[in-house]
Amino acid sequence: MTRTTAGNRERLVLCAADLFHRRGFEAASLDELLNCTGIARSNLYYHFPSKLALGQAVIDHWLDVYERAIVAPALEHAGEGEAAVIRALFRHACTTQDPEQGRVGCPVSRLCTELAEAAPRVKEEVRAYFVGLELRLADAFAADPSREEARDTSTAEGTVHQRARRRAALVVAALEGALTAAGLHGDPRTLLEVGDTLAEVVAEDLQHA
Amino acid sequence: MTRTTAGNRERLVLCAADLFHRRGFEAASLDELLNCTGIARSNLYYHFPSKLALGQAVIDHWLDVYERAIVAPALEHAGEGEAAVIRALFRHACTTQDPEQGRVGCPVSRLCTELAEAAPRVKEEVRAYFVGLELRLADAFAADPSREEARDTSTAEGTVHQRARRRAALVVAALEGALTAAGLHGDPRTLLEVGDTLAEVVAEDLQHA
DNA sequence: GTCTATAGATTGATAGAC
DNA sequence: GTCTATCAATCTATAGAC
Repeated sequence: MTRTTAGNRERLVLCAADLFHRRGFEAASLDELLNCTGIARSNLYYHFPSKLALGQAVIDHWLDVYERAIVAPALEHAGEGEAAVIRALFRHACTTQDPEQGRVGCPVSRLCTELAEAAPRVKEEVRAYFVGLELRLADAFAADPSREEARDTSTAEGTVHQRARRRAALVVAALEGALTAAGLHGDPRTLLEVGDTLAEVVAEDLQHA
Repeated sequence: MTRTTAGNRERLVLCAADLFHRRGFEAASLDELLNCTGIARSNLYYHFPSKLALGQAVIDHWLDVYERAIVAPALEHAGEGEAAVIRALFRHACTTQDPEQGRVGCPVSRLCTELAEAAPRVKEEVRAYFVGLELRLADAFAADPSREEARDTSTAEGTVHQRARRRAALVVAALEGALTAAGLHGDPRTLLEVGDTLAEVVAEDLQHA
């Protein structure tokens, strides 16, 4: 039956996700992965044609986690205004960090950087996700009811969205950078501080722009 | 004479800096480094006891570049206000990117992440630099003459600097994240866009806070 | 689908002459 | 300080039985 296979494949991806995130893709050896899971060497090569292919599956896993644990929950606050979305984004990102286990920083970003050269397709996939993320955030920001310019009929709709798009790019950059900083400091609270500061600054800007 | 030695050592560090930044520390082999420089294997081990030690020297090199090419030039605009410093920071960071050669993103951050596990000392050194950077930026921000709160005598000096420190952490996070994003998109202009947006948002905030 | 055993290539590091 | 030659370990990937 395929039951055990699916189990093994999933176990490999989950364990590799953790391993690649902590040690890095190149530094992590398949030996360690195999010892950790108790799965035989050739069984890995039954499920994945190469280590690189495993890395691609792990990237998909992390993108899925990123979406479900950070982005989707944050966008549920879209109705509460731009600052609320920003705060939720950083607050949920905080929950993905685990300094005690050595899992800090952004796993998507780190793994993508390491796989980019050998697998350009991975870089394109990640890039497409983040471009989409910026657009989704921009939509949410442009719909913020607390925005002054939204009530100003002299401001064209396109201009509003264009400015929202630029702020979305800023938010994504700050989020990625804060994840890096949290990893460097070994303290997830860095994310909360940066997120709150950004939310405050943007909120002030929106009220007076 | 030590002339040639110093030359070889420097050549090794410079070439390794480029190699480690593009390929990553683990993925880059000493063979490639040796072929690139034309230096013999054992000569490398005369100058550095291990690949890791070479990595540490490369980190110092990148920190030096970061300071001289990005931070120092930006802080020269301290007298022109917070927004000017922020814009200069991102503008100068832009010049460190070279998409054509595959040198994108923040070399300090990437290399530090890879070396962190094997060499905790490296992580501490990089962390200390960025903590210091945040303090220096906070000092510059707190001295911004265009700040409303600076003229408000009811606001304590400590509060002013504390808020400046939080914005400094935001700026550093945004800068690191923008470097990552620029690497992902293969376009240094991402840095300019994020930097300008941040400068605008902060400037608006300062005028009305 | 899963296993044991092994191939084949690469890598970081060392020995010793000059 | 620099070189050539080589070691020993590690790693990815494969072969073939069950």
